[in-house]
Amino acid sequence: MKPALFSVLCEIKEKTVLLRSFHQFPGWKVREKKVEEMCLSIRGAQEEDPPDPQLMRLDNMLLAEGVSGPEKGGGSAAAAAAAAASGGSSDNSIEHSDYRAKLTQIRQIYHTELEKYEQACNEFTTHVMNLLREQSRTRPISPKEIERMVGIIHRKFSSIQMQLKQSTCEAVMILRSRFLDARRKRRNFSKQATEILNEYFYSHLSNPYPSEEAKEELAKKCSITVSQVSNWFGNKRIRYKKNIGKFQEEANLYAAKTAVTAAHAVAAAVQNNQTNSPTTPNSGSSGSFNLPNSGDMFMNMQSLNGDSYQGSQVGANVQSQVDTLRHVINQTGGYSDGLGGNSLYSPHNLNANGGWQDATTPSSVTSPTEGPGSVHSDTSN
DNA sequence: ACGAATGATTGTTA
DNA sequence: TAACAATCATTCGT
Repeated sequence: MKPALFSVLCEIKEKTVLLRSFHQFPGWKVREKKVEEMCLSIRGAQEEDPPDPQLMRLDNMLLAEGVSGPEKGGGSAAAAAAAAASGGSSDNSIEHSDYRAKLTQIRQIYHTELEKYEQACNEFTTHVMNLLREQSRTRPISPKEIERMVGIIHRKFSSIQMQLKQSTCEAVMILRSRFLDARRKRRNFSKQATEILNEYFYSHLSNPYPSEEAKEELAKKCSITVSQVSNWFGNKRIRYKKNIGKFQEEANLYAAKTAVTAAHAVAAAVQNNQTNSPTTPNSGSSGSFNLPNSGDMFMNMQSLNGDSYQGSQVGANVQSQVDTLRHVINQTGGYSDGLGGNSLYSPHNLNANGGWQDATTPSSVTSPTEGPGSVHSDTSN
């Protein structure tokens, strides 16, 4: 009936068909399902009379997708419109052009098929009319009968058209889900980007919730989008929490990595603090962290972090490095507790429910200030 | 080829 | 509304 369209459909649908065979699996509830639902609902209420909401829906959709656009027979205007409607920005233009190409293909097939049907309809009508005229010589034929025949023919053909529209809609939906789904063209982040993100994560292990500003900065550093940063942290938090043991090594790695800078920062901060309040006794042995003193250092940090930092940069650094040092110290030798209310062991600040204790909840010890990331900017929140 | 890792999406929840 | 949890689809290491 419409072999060309079907070949396109088959090409696009290969995977969908596969997916459909997984119908019985409980996890199967993907976008494909939406496609299917839509198609089913379309099929469900098919042959109706003039107004037919389903037909209108189909027409609207085809129009919206630029398939049954203003002009017949190809044309790039509709494609451009479709692209503009769906994408907007012209980044991954390769994928987009591919998408557009397919859409154009579908549209062309749709129009040629539609035209063919119309033509066939007309031909068939005239043919029947001729037959009737011939018959009218042998028997009386009322105009009513002619009208009825024509009506039947038109209904038949319009139902065929309906099917064509359904198939086209289906093809477009599948095309969309195939090309516009970012999961299908996922790329891993660069090594450096992952490095940066991991560094932030493990040095903020007690509260790995970067503020909006911090996210922006990370995004800039990693050349990814803010939402990608959000995704990354969302995934990281959940996966870390789910299997802390698995991430232990990684945590150690990054903790050690930033330990030196942390120590430096802490030392600097302590020095800073000393200048402000000379009561603090020992300078924190710059370079490496000797455990006996570090406890005091943390105390200092905590109090310092609580209020007095003006040099925002330093304050932020200190807070962020505290976690790192904690981790390192924890790894090196126990140092069981006494400085945080919360256990120092790997599930750092994971509470009983398995969540990171919220910065908003007034916890026993950790400074009730907002997340570390937001320190370095004025922000009202 | 296979399983683990990983980025993205979706639905739910507080 | 952001975070979580589950899941998908791709990539990567073997």
